[in-house]
Amino acid sequence: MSKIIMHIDLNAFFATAEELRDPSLVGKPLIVGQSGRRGVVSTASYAARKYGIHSAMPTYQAVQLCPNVIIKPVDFDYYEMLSVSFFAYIRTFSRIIEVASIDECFVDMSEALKDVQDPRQYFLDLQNGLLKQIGLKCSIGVAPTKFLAKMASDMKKPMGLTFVHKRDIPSLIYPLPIESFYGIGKRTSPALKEMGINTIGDLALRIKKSDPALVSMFGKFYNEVKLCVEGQSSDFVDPTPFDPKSIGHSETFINDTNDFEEIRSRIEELSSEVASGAKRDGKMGKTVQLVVKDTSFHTHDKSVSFRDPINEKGDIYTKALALYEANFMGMMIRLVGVTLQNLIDPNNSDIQMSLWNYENYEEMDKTKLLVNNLNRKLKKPMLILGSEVKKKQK
DNA sequence: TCTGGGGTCCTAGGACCC
DNA sequence: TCTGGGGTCCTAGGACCC
Repeated sequence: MSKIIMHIDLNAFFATAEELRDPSLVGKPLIVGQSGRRGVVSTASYAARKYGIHSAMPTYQAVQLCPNVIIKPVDFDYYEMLSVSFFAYIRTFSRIIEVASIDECFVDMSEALKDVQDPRQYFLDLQNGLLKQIGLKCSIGVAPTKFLAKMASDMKKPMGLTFVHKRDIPSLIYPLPIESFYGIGKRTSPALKEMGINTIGDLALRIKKSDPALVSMFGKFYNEVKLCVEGQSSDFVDPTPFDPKSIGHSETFINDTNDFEEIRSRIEELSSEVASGAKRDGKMGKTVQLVVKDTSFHTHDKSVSFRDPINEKGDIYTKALALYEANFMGMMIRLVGVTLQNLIDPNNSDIQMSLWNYENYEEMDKTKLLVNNLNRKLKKPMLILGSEVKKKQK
């Protein structure tokens, strides 16, 4: 018996979030992103997309395409807060949720749909409920595997609802361009096209023939890909709480620089942000990494590991600065970053039982949620979500 | 006026240990 | 003299995703 997996993805999430708190923005070309000389678009509203504006585009290009586009800075804390209510809402339908990013998740709906007569209507109600209650639009994909559900949610936007059954794979999935395959990006897809593989169907055919070139090209990934195109990939929705493996911050300079004092003070600020992030998450790290991006856009990183874990600003800064001094002095760079890796929980019992309990989303006072500075973290509520779900399953 | 910032995962070589 | 085989950890680099 195959499972019913839902993938749900918020449409133009950051832009919609800005429209929510300032309704005068609704329908106008709007981008969320850095406005500076070197800024890029994080999210474009649908009105802005009509001008050809899209994510990752340099902001100045967006302005060229649409001179009166409205630019809002990224307010990640606010989006996280909305994200928390989004997941809380979804959780009223099924508690088996795998959070994939701030605006998307997989949900095992097998149990929830057991006695549902009209699944399509059920999902439409879910979708409209989200819009009514929280004000967020979403696209939904429903399929027997996570891979297919994700591909399905991508097919219709905004407010799409797409079902993909196993029998639909040749008609719905095979015609898609190869770069739409999750995990095949701008490096791998040209190489595949070189081999005459332009669509997912082409890939499936080549896999059927066990093309050895593909095996060596994909390495460990090969088997995963094979299962995906056969509709046999994972349907396990993993409710394990989010647990960061690294905590880092980086920043691009307005102008490339090799000025020691400018870079040193930036490293100091970044170290401080990393330290507060680590403390907030109750983490310490045994490796500090310093990353630098050179003027030709190549990144270089150096790291150092040590026995006793740290999370104090001064400790991180000392290590990071030493890495910089030993490796990059004098080099013109456009970005510098500091990351704490090899994280451990110093006392792994402590955490986060306090604020978060969404047993009853319906009872949750939404305005309270908004004002209560709950925005601190997406991560903490997810811990609770996960642990409760785990209990349930036992 | 070229190209942000937060991450995860994989590979591959060398050190080191048994 | 012409050289094992595992396993793990550290480090650098790169692809990819949202």
